[in-house]
Amino acid sequence: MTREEIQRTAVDLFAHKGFAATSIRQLGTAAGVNPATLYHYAAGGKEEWLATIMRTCLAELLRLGRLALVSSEDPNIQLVQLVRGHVGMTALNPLTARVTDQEMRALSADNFAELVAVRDDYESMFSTVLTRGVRTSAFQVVDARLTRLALLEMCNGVAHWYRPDGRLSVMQVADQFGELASRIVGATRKTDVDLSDNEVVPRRLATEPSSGQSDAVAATA
Amino acid sequence: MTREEIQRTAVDLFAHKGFAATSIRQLGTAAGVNPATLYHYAAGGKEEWLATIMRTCLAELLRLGRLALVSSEDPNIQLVQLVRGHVGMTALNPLTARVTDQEMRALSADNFAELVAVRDDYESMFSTVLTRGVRTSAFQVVDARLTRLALLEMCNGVAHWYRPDGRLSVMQVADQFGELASRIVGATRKTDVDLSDNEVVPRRLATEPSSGQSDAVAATA
Amino acid sequence: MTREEIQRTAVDLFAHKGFAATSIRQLGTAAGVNPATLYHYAAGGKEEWLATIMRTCLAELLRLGRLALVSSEDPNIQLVQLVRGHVGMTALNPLTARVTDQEMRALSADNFAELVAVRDDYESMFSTVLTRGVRTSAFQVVDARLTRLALLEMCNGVAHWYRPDGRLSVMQVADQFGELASRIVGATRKTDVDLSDNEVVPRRLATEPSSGQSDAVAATA
Amino acid sequence: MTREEIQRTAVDLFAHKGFAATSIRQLGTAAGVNPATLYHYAAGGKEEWLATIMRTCLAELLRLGRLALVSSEDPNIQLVQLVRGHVGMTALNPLTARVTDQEMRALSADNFAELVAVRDDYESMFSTVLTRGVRTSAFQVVDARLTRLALLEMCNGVAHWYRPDGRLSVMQVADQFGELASRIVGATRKTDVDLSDNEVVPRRLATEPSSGQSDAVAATA
DNA sequence: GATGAATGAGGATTCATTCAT
DNA sequence: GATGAATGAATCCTCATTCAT
Repeated sequence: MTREEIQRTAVDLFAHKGFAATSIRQLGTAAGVNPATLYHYAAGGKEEWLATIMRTCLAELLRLGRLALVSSEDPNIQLVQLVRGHVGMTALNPLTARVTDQEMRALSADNFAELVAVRDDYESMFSTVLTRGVRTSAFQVVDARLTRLALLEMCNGVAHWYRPDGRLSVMQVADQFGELASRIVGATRKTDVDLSDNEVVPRRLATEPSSGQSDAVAATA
Repeated sequence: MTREEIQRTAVDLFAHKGFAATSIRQLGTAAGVNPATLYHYAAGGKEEWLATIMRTCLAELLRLGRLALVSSEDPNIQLVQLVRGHVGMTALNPLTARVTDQEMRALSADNFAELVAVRDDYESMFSTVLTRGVRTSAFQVVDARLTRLALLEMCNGVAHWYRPDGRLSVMQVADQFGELASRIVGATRKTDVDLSDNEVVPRRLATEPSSGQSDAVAATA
Repeated sequence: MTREEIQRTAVDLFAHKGFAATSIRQLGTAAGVNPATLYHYAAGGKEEWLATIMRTCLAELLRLGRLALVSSEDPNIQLVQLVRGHVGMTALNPLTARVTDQEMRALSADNFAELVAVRDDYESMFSTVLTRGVRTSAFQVVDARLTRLALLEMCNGVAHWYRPDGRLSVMQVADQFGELASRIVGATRKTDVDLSDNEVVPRRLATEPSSGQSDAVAATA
Repeated sequence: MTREEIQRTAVDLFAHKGFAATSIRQLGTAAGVNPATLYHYAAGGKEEWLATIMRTCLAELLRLGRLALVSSEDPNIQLVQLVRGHVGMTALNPLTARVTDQEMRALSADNFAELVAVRDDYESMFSTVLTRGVRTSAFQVVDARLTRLALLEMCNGVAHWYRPDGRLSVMQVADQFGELASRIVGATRKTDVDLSDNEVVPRRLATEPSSGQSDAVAATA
């Protein structure tokens, strides 16, 4: 439990001050433990905290991505589900997502290679869906690669501005971004995603500092 | 001239390693000057380099934004011009834009207040245009605020992936993002922007490290 | 038994890395016990391991020295036996001897005083024999003190280079050093030491890490 | 000058406390400079001080060794000159020699490889001379390798006990060790080394802390 | 007897910055 | 205008050790 509390503190500090600008002393103080104790929980030192956070986050993205891909064979639905999962996950764990997105460069060679590979795996799902949608004329895009990048940046951006205590619920944001994504790819027919037994539901990560809300369902209701 | 060379070096380092992770000594070494000499060019120390970079970048964005707003009274055209200017500027100066976008948190209180105010001024232009477009039914958006944020993040994201020596020219990217923006806001009529005497042309900033290309026009041709 | 295993591990580490450069954690890891457990076996902490090792080693040297002195009244024989014992003991327990010789300075005041006194007691045996040999004209030395120091350093040096799995057996080395010692002191008559019931036989110390051989006799055969 | 003063302080501390047990802070305090300043003079950090000391010392040994080898073709003289140079150098720079002899293990891989190679080069001179002496029957040794090791350790040992303010001058010690070496190798004819224009004269090293005496000649007179 | 958790002190090193030259 | 020297503060991390379990 203590370990997770420290991890949440780390996410909070890394997200707001940046990894490089956060000292191990600050982390210790904020978490209420002696700086030396941090090495008890993470022998790898400062970077291990970062890498663990990122692994957790990317694992959840991968999980949601896979669910999205198997949720339908229709590229329209796959894309919307991908985006809903990504944005929902990001809005539900904005600080974790921010750290994961912004601090890749802080990693040393080994962790960098590992985690970039995972991220690339994840992002390739967007390529797959986009490419299929273009081939089947479900989408009308000028440049698939540019479109993918625009989409991903737009979705990642949610981590920069979403506030759990704000005007919009996690699922409202996720749904609207699904709509925006459809527009961006020029979806040729309007596809209402059947959410009756939707399984692409993002989870609150153990790394995300608490901010009042509890989980995706509660946030939607 | 030396000052500008140092500034370009600073942008390069800040963009790739982050401000906090870049030491004044690394900057000196990379720029080929003694670290102490950096204090002749910027008495304010490390942060002055950062603040100057950001001021330069935001000033250019403001300039382009104003040109976009006066380029037409049609919200469709205004929005597309805003986006084309923003994206063009970002693609033309990706490292400067990246630093400006990502390192706000590194600023001390004074500089932070000043520069956030400038950025808010700039971003309010998007609000203005969006709101007018919604009021006049030129746009079909569910939530104007969310739409603005999605748009801005998508545009800012260009700084994360655009490569001057890549497949697409600055203006190709700018034009395509204009199209994406139109889709995102659900533009009701297709508006071909007349670019015959278009004045919204981004400039290469003195802060941007060289990467082969020279300016926006050349990149377009 | 565990205690002795730890002690052997300690000798190994202290001999190869030095006492100061060996952490209690490394010792624990190498010995396969939790670092905290080390304090059950040696409440005095890190230094107690060192002091115990040294005491063991010096006790054996003292034992051999006394045997050497009573083995004969002839200074020639006494000296050769002293050297044979010292070198044999050193070659049989090279790591223990190395630690004992090199790490005196790491001891705190109390242990330092105690163990230096023991060492001085031991080394005074060489003085005694040398002085008697000079007085009786058994030896031809220019400077007894210098000779004693040269002898001792030469003998201690064995700990730096002797390898149990090397070309020479413990006893071969011991015998040859006996010969060298005779030469150094300019022994006036050649004295063949009768080894038929020689009692100056070094023992394998419990502190010495295993290296394949078992004891002095086996090593001789 | 400051650099050399720091170096002498470093030798003093390393010799008396050991490299690992000497902190960079202690070195700074003892040298009267801020710990950070030490990195101004030796960017490589703590180990650079050690490696520099060793390089200086080994270079002087090599120089003396080469002079000894060319001083005569007679193995007797060569050996005595080698030993006189080695012991003279060691007695003249006891602390530097001690550090060089004892702290090899503290070096990192690169420096270790470099400096061990130099040391091996030097020590091979003893092998060369011994082998020739044995072949020409100038020497009577049972085991050339063992003899070389015994000789070297005896000579190195001088660094452990020689005191500049002691009873014996540097050259007295050097000469006596020359005599001991002759005995050890069983020199068949007594060779009086002609020292009238002897060039094998050890120099005071810049790394050696001052202790009252000035140089080899003065110490001899 | 054994150990995971915890910590204050200290390890080497780098930091941004100043200043005399 | 430029820089080598210098430093106090802070960096990450490891230390030997204690203690509740």
